[in-house]
Amino acid sequence: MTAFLSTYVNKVDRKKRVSVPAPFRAVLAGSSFGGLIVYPSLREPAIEAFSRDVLDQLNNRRMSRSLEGDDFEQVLLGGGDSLVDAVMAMVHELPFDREGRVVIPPALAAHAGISDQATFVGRGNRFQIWAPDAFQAHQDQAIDALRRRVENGGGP
Amino acid sequence: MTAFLSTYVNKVDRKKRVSVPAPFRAVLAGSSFGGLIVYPSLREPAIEAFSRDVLDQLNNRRMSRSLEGDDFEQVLLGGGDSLVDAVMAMVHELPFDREGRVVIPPALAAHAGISDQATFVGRGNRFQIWAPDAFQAHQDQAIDALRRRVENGGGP
DNA sequence: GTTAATCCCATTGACCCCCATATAATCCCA
DNA sequence: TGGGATTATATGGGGGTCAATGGGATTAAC
Repeated sequence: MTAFLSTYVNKVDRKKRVSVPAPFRAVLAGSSFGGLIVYPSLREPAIEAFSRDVLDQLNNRRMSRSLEGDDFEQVLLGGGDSLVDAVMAMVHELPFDREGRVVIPPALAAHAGISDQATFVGRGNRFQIWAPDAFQAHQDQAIDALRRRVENGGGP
Repeated sequence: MTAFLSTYVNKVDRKKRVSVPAPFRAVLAGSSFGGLIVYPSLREPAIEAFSRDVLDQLNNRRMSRSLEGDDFEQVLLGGGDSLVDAVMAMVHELPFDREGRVVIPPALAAHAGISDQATFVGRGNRFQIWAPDAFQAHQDQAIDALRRRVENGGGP
């Protein structure tokens, strides 16, 4: 099962383009849409990214859930699931150019504090895009927490 | 069967390549991915290594947990599983070349103090990669501790 | 007509395929 | 059992390929 792994730092050029790491592109390759889906993380100064297929699955899942409950009202009029609604509204579709680059929308770049470099962070089923220094600080903290957990518990 | 056993010292060549011991490669052979997954040990100056399958299991467990409950938040917001998230970000995928060698990323080589030689240490379900002198010191100390324990009557 | 987007091509450098050699382990057969 | 032949492993290095990046040219938007 292909997953987004590891972290990569790539350059944002004068035209605001940035290469999506080739291993990530390989994971996305199965998708119907040649690009990625992004939206601003709600809990961190970062951009969440995943394939178009994941978004479709979310939609289908909510749809079938509503239909199972005979909740036609929700399907037709919306309402109820404000989280999914909100996400659907704030996502962007970023198409690849021929070389596998995307342009990060200004609002998202600002949210993540990205200017001339971007860190691509694998999270398994999805990935994130950070400003390098912000990610470094965040990751250092996460590793500290892990280390404390390991030293109290056991395991590697 | 297939466990990582014994220790081997191999050379790191001018191109930073190092042969993974053939017995270790044999253990990894069943995996879908021709290579290994590594990350810096949190408690020692060493590199932890294991098969890609182990990582997939970790990922699948979180995936199924979040999809079983109709809980989109897991996928959309990032699951709140900081352990899995942190691991996915800090691992590296090291593919074998045709001769069964890998290239150790500079950051990991620095973490373990590896320059021109690497010691591969079997740990059963995983293995480690050390700088030879650092491992020697670590092992001497571990054996000393064991010996004291035995001599004090407790047994291992 | 001006601005912005993206297609296309060029360059660089890293990675990996492929071949070659040495040493060690195993096999084979008299 | 002994000794040569064969195979496997570890190591070295050349060169082709691909990824990341930069910039010009063409198209689209308003």
